[in-house]
Amino acid sequence: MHDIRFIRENPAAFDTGLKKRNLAPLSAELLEIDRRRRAAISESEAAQAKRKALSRQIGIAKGKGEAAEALMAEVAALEASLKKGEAEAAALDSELTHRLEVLPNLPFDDVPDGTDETGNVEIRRVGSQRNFGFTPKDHVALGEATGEMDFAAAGKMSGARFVVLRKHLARLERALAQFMLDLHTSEEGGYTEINPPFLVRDKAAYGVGQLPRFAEDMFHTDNGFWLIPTAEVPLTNLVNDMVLEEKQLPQRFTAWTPCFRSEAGAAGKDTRGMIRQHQFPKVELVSITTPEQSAAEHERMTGRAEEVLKRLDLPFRTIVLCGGDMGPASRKTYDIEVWLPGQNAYREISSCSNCGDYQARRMNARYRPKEGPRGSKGGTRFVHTLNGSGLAVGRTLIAVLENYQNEDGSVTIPEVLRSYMGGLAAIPAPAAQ
RNA sequence: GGACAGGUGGCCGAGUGGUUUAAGGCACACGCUUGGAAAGCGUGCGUGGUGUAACAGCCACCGCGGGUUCGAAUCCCGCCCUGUCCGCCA
Repeated sequence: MHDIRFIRENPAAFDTGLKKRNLAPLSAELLEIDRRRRAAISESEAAQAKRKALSRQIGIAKGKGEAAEALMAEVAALEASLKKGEAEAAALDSELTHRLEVLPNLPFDDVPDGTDETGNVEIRRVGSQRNFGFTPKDHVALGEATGEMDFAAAGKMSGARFVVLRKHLARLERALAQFMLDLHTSEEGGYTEINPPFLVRDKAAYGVGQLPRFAEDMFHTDNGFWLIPTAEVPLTNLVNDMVLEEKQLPQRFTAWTPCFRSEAGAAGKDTRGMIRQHQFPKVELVSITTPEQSAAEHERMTGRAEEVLKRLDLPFRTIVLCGGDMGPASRKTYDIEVWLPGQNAYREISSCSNCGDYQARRMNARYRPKEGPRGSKGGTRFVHTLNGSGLAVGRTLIAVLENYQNEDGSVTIPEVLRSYMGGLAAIPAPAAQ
């Protein structure tokens, strides 16, 4: 959701931002709607003021026992133009809102230009790819060999794009999530652990920008709930319709939840294995900040997600998405991609976005500044919201399997996970199970 | 799921169709008073929109959305939420 006042005051900057999204300039068109809207509001309010004054006089006259027919006739004469004015103002106001709410957020100036993922820019590469000395298998081959990763069993009850994990792999997934949560909620991490609802109403999905745009990608229940496609939805909505004090910011939330995505449009992509599932676990990070804090918080959040991979000793690279590849709510997005030797490729394992005030405006999430610059009037400003995966747990499991595999099909457990695995040093080879 | 009772500003709370232009109190801010403080007194104190160079002014908002009316916090309808009781349930 965009601020029409910002567009009024910075039409060129607005159009420049749209251009980075590969969209045509719109400020002139939007400002013309705004001009008509404001004229209609002024007219309608003047008529309302007149009616209010007359109604009060009717009340006074009746109180004194005087006749009020003349006054009532005067109001009746106003009626038609009043209704028309109100309807016109409301129509123009909702037209403007509808136009503004479907537009994507404006990328920051330092976001690279581009129309698709080929425009993304790698900014760092951390860790070194292991030299195996044999041909590494992918996670499907590794997991199915022991029977601990069972797509057939899941298929029988739920169909494609689901998986059943058993025994060591089931526990490994839980271990990874625990490890991540413990890291993020440590003093160094600074996040507060949240256990949120997995079903939300329209309003919450609208607030983060999932609705109306991504209705098709979400599962919907027949009594009106949406299954969360990411914990970003409930975590960010924790501040929905709130006015926070500046000293309460930044607020940092983390949650381990299942995520549900129907992703009808992605059918055919990554059909093999656990890369793309209808249901997957993810540890999410969300920060609520002042506008001044958000850029630094974005770097910090990305760093905390990277820290998980560093401690797991998994090689990765971090890229900054170009204007054409970012999600609509974002002003700047870093993707972290983990090395998967079984696929011989880097694959996305985290996406960290600074959404500026885009979601806050939709959710009406504000704060009261201690001092200094205020909003147009009043004493509140919209907060900034950020979200990032820290990390996608299912894909982290894949990464551990593929990077820590041994030639016999056993998988070494990374040091930092062993305490979560009851001291287990390796998942045994299929032959040994 | 059913029945009943509720939802008013940061908080408490009055308000059953018209001087409500939301009383009063608490808290908070500033001032007066004081040796200093408390008390007392005075003033201020919501959000959004519109408007203005900036003020002023104007409009809307009493859980949310509709409706009735010249006029709605107040009456009617739908929904959300809270409380109590009942039912069901891990």
